[in-house]
Amino acid sequence: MRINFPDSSTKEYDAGTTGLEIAGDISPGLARNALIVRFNGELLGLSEPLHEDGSIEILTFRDEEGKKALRHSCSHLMASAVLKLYPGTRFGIGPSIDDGFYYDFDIQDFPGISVFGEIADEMKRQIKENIPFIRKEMSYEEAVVLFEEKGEKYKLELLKELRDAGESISVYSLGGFVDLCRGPHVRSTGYMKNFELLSTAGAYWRGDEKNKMLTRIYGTVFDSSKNLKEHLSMLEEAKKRDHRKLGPELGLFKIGGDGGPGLVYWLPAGTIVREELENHWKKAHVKAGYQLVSTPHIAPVELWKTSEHYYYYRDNMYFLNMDKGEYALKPMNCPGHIIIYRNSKRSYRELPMRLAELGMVYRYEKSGVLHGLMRVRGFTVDDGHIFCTEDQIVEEIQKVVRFALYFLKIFNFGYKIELSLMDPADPDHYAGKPEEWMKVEPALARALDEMGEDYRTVIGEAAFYGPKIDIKMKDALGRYWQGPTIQFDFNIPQRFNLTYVGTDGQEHRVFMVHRALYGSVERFIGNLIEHYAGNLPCWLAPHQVVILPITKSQLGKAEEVESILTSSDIRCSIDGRSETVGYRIREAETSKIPFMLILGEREVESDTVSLRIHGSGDRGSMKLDEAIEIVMAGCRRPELP
RNA sequence: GCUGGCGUAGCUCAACUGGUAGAGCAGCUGAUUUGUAAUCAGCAGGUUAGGGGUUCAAGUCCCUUCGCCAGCUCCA
Repeated sequence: MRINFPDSSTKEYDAGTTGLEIAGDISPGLARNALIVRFNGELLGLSEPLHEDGSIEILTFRDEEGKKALRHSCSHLMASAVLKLYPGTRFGIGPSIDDGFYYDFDIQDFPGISVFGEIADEMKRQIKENIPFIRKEMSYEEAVVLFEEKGEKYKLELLKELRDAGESISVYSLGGFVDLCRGPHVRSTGYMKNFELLSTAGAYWRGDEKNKMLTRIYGTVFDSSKNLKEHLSMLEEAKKRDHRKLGPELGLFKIGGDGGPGLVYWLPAGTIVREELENHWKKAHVKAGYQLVSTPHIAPVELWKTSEHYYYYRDNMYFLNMDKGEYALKPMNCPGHIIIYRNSKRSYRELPMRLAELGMVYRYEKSGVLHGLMRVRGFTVDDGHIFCTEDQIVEEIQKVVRFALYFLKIFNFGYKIELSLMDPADPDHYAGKPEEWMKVEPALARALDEMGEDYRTVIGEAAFYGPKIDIKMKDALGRYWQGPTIQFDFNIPQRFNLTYVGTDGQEHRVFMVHRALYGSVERFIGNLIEHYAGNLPCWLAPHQVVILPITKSQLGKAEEVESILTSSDIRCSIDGRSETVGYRIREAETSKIPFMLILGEREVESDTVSLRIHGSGDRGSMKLDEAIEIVMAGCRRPELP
């Protein structure tokens, strides 16, 4: 049979040759690293004999599919160990996830994390035995008999679904553990030496809270102990950077408790961070052609009915009953901006009209989902709404994408872009006319293409009211977060009958885009804290400079320096307490103040100052002017776009 | 919301099977005038998250409410 390789070379093999043999033929190294193969688009195990001509790709841990196969395999291994230790266990599902895998078990009286050691030991034992995964295809009826015998009610449920979907049935056995599974898997347990069991949690069968809660065990596995260690230390580092710990420590904010769950109280230092971010945002928006507006926190329920939020978002809204009418706290800013757009008859000459507001919104979130600044009940959306004509769509989208990337660049975030389109199989799910979708979806793709940006298209992920572009931002630990989002809306312009008068004197339906760049100011600050491990860029630092006179006799000079810096808009203070210099430096370091200026007798005499920079230590003495120049340059706000 | 875990001073943590709530840091007062990550001494700080119960006796055991954490579902 003739086999094609990704580099478009071709080679002849005997029918029945396996993927592993082909990998070995290319190089012993590849055979060692190979996990699975992709043959004619289908993922297969390495030991499966190939019988026809086709193209092959040998997949290793570096390939997403290879990584998934290893992790998924490890979930089987863990399940096999659990079965050995807890024979009555029933099995749910055990997929690979972003950074590892999990398996859901129905175990009677599971003691919890304390038995991870035993499970891990059993896994290691099975790894040493190097037990092979054995794949078997069978009919639905055979599979039903097999799993009924074992009392695997969850598997039987899955089986029925597979049958209804007309899928073929395959099972994999690993020693005594037999699982319904499409595969593929790595060849044997010997591949999974570098695993770690991480945590346990409850999870409902099929994610439905009406179902029984199963015990979920999370773990991860890597191709090398080095990579495993790196990952585990990243998790440690993430814990250290947790904004819920750093934020209160640095005096930035307090959340919840007496103040109410999910509600943020910004302390003075945190308020400075917020104001800096918001001021920069406002200036940048004005420069980018937005008009700033401001809308009330509450609005009559009628407005939310027209916008339809009342019907599909009611469970997340707070209501107020006053006077004769009912009001709701705004969960979104759009209706407010609509009121402003509709305030007068609009002409094409006014378009594109870009309205922007840092609008505080309130959403009732279930208590269990609250999480630091990332998930709260009151937050500030850096909202913007663009009203434009069809011809302006591509250019406006490009402007917004560029603008969003500008904000990510300021903070050195990486990013990836996702374009979410409608599901053509389910057209009734969506608001707006099909022809509007037909116009806008290709325009979004074209906007990104023309900019040369890479993006992933996700079919069926569009909001019901329109397609969207989501930018995921990548932080210093390589984690992705929800970042800027740009969403078309066909629903609101229709519901509110938003129009403009065109050159032809006729009224036309306006196109509308929602966009948020920080997303939520609160969440964004949470991201910044973790991204920078609390060492915010100097322009955001609540306290930028502390001046440390060594003795009281330098106080006069210290005040002189302070007034120079203060008049240049630098946030600084003098720490003249009668503590040792070491003590005061330590305190400045732990509170992450970027610059320390130390003044002793020597410095005062020579009109110099000793500069110390947070994290990098003593910079020695220098002319006062020079030090001030360094501080001012360090604290300079980012250039506007 | 659901399942599980947790809740002791502003923070980090002690208090054996129920038997007088205790330290370090931070705070305050005083001494010290200091040269690049912790000077010394003293003082103060608590209805052990709130409520109820069992007991001669509850931080500890039971019930309940609240809050926090992990996960599920959802999401900016």
